This record gives sequence, C-alpha cells and structure tokens, in this order.
Amino acid sequence: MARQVTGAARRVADAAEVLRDEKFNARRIELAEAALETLGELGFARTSLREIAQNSAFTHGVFHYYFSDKLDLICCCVRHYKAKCVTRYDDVVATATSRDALTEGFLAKLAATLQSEARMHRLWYDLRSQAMFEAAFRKDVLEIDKSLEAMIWRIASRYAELGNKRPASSPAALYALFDGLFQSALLKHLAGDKTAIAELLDEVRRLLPTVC
Amino acid sequence: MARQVTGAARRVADAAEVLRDEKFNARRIELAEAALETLGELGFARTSLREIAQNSAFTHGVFHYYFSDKLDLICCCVRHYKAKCVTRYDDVVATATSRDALTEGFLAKLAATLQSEARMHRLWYDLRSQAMFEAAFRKDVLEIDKSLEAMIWRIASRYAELGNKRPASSPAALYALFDGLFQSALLKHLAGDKTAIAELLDEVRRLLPTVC
DNA sequence: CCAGAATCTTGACACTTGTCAAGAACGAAT
DNA sequence: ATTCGTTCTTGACAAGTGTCAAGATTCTGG
Repeated sequence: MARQVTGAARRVADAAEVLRDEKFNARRIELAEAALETLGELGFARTSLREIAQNSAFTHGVFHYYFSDKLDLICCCVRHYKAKCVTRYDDVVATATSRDALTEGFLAKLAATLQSEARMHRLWYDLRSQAMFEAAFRKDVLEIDKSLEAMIWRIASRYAELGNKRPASSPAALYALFDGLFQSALLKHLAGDKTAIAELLDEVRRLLPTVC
Repeated sequence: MARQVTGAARRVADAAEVLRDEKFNARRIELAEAALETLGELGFARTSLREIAQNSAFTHGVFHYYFSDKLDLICCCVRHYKAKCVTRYDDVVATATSRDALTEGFLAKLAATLQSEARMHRLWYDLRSQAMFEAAFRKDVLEIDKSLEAMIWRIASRYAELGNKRPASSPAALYALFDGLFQSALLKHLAGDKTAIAELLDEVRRLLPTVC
C-alpha cells in the first residue's frame, strides 16, 4: 500500500513538474519573441538585453531567470524563428494544381514576405553571418539552412512534377540561387530601391522554367 | 613679379599639401588594414577600437586622429577590401585559352581563397548583413556587390565565349548562384566540415557548363 | 638649429554592457 | 492563513565602450 501511495504521489508530482516545465518553456518563447522584435530592429551587434527588455513588457532581470546568458537567449530566438519561416510556402505547394498557379502563388508569397517581414529576414542573414564567428550559433543555423534548402526543394520538385519534368540542379544549387537572389533583393529593398521586389519577381519568373 | 612669387609659392604649397594628403591617406589605409585583421577575427559585433589597436602597432588614439568615428573607419576598411578582392580572378580569365583551363583555374583560385582567406570573406558577409541595418554602410556595400557581380559575369562570359555560347542567365542570377554557394560552403568550412570545399568545387564544375 | 605644425600617446570622461544577488510579490498547497 | 517555492524587480558591480582633450613627441620649413 505504501508503494501505491508513493506511486500515486510520484505521478502527481511528475505531472506537476511537466506542467511547470511547459509554463517555463512558454515563457521562454514569449521572451524570445519579444527579443526578436528588437533584434530585427537593431541587429545582433547593437542589441543589448536592456534594450530588449525596454521594448517589451518585461524587466531585464527576467531574461536572466529564463536564459543562462545572452547567447542562450539568442539561440532560442533563432530556433523559434525557424519554426515560423520554414513552412511559409507549404500551402502554395499543397494547393497549386498547375505550373502557373504554383508560380503565381510562390511569387505572391515571396513579395509579401519580403515586404512585410524584411526585419526578420535581415536578422536571419545577420545571425547566419554571426555563426561564421560564433561557434555557439552554428548548429542551429546550419540546421535552419538545411530546412530552408528542403523548403525550396519541395517547391522546385512540385513545379517540375507539374510539368512532368525533374529539377535540373541539386537542392544545394537551387537554394543557393534563390537565397542569393532574395538576399540581394532584400538589401536593395531596405536601401530604398522601389524596384527591387519587382526585379526579384521578374528574375524568379524567368528562372523557374529553366531550372525545373 | 609679386604675382609670380605668390604663384610659385602657391604651387609649392599646393604640392606640399598634396604630399601631406597622400601620406595621410596612406596611413589611413595602413590603419584600415590593421583593423581588418581584428574585424576578420572577431566580426563587426565584437570588435572594439581598443581591440583593433592592441592587435596592431598603433595606439587607440591614432584611430581618432585619422577617422572621424568608428563607422568612418569601418567604411574605409570596406572600401579598401573591395580593391583587393574584385580582381581575384582576372588573371585566370585573361590567360585561359580553353574552357577546361578556365574551369580549373577558377576552381583552384576558388578553393585557395576559401581556404586561406576565410576570415576576410566572413567579414564581408558580416558587413553586408550590417548594411541591412546600418544605412552608412549601404552605398559602399552595394557598390562592392555590383563589382563582384561584374567579376562573376566576366568569368561566365569568357567561359561561354570559349565554347561559342552565351551565358544562359542574367548577371544578377549568376552572381546570386555563385555567391550563395560560396557563402554556404564558407559557413560549412568554418564549422569544421572537411568536405565543404570539395563539394563546392564539384557543384561549380557541374554547374558551369549548364549556365554558360 | 629652432619654431611651429603635424602626429601620436596617454589618461580621463560619461555611458553602456552582461551578470548577479538580495529581496519583493505572487501562487498554491497545507 | 501561513508557509514555501516560484517568479519577478531592483539596484549594484566590474568590465568595456566610443570619444575627446591635453600634452608629449616627431617632423619640417626657414
């Protein structure tokens, strides 16, 4: 009987701990999301914990309660960012039933994300560059890069499939191409070039049929 | 006669000023070169003027004598970097007399630069990302990007010419492709991936005949 | 050789940074 | 209602930041 009681108590305690953990983790993500705001605004180099705290509903001490240090926080930000952006084009891929539909859906999303989420995207490029200096970022960054490559590959494969073809190049080359174009367009867009987005769309529209 | 004397004096004074200016500028470049060492090692975010000074033969005060502020220094670094890297493949393009020779020359230089100048390249990607946040960098960065695009285009054009063809895509797309591949390979290389360089070479070797 | 300008060194300044610890506020179980 | 563990606030700390100015040093023209 003693055993059963301890067993039951154990189970209750475990459940409580799981609950606490979930709450803890939810808070971490809340904080990471707040941090992403400021990071997207100022970039990695100019963002301090106090600045993050001031642009949020939290005080700077909380961040040290939930994260072991600044790198820990930013790693969490990066991981959280990943979940959001990797599925961006999945709808389009799933619903498009013709090459043209896929093209237009893809381009529309591309333009929209470049327009409205420029800050998050520049942060991604910033952090990817940081990973070249800071080893702590590398694992997560490389993983996200792989996911993005896969995302592009899904689009290209579907596009090829709709034309009864096969992609003409490797996943790595395709991702490099689109990522490079996007990065360049983003910089121009942020520099005030009003034609940057349109030029990106033109380029991609021209390119798609030649690579898939 | 008074006029002639003043005229002569003027000329001498002017010459002296030009000389001083040249000396001044030479020193600026020396300082920028020293700064590039530390920037390449630590990245933009973690590099301070004192750190730069400590890793060089200068004291931190000198930097403020030659540069109005930190951004001014780094802009000078960026501009100086440009001059060095834009001509990297010109020899190969000028001397190659067959597609194979151009391919092998290009790949060899590509591998060598990725291997031995990884720090400078990661700094370039870092600063290009910074330009997305810091307007002061944009003009120079966009200019360098254009130069690099032109550099790639010279290689591709020559490669196509040697096969009596014409490049199959736009300068922007070609640059995006190679830059994206290089950036990815650099990150993997810095992360300790021993196969990164070889994979880049394979990819480029496969790609060249299909795009030009 | 010497005066004045150019160059450089040094030390200080005001401020920001990440980190931490002491304790206040809060919530839940007894 | 009290107690205890969790969560959060506040203020402090040492270290590091860019900037500047006063003075030492070096260079240069007369």
